[in-house]
Amino acid sequence: MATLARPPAAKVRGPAPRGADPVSAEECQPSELSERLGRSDAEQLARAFAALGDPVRLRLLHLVSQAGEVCSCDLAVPLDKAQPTVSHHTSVLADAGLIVGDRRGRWVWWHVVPERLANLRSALDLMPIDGPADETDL
Amino acid sequence: MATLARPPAAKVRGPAPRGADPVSAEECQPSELSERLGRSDAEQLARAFAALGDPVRLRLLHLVSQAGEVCSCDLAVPLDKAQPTVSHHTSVLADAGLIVGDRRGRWVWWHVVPERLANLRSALDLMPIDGPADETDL
DNA sequence: CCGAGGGATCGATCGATGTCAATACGTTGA
DNA sequence: TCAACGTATTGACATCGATCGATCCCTCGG
Repeated sequence: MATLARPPAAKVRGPAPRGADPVSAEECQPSELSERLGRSDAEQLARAFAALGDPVRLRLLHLVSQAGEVCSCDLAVPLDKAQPTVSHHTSVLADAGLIVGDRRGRWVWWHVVPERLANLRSALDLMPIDGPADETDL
Repeated sequence: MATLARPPAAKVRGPAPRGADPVSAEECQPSELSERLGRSDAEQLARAFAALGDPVRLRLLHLVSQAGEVCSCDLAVPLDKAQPTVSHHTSVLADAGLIVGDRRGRWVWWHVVPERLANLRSALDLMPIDGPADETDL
């Protein structure tokens, strides 16, 4: 048996002696992630971040947020992408809850969902040292 | 040419004309992305968000941020992944500038880079209605 | 009704990516 | 120096995802 296979253990914060994680999982709702990041929450968050993990979608979202509301027909040109591609990207963003589409006649107008973005931001807030003062260390 | 192929145009904010944005900047960390999202900035940001677009990496980052510092050897078990997989994920996160590794002896200790997370957060802050007044027209 | 046009879906292609066994590399302790 | 151990790399496999032409669906104008 390893007498001292483990390193001296982290010295910054608590020991974090995880054992197994037999939490039945799937019980964590997309509500507020508590201190632990459950597998379901991680998947949910990962889908949202993955939706942002594409330069075309990032620019698309930026266009929509800048204009407040944008018609699909006005996205193909600035994004320099074919219509099915634009439709695909809007679908991905909408599926992630980042934008919603409003159909008026034959056109679809998209606008962002600030709550969703705030949700992602709070997730990022959870990542850095969750203590009070953090940055300004550079 | 279309006499009126365009919809009534957005009523919230002004038009959304395109325009190339050849900002030849491979690095956008020091520059607070201005109002427009250049293609280079979008690619850079997308890489960072894509790094977060995986549940395993999200939980890994969370573990590191919670403990302040985590040894690679302590990641495989809670993540339930093989050692090469963990190494791959840490590499992706490090490549995105989200974590940095400190080698002490045979162990590598990882800790987050708060600045990078703040960078992503500011990018999200740019996405919602950046204007002064919220439109609440719906 | 029917034609025109915007948008979603289908199908195909091709590159990116997650995963892990096997293996190479680097450090430690004897 | 050598064996042990943690980590990185390689290679292979499977899957996902971005892209776009072709096509279908829906709505509107006439």
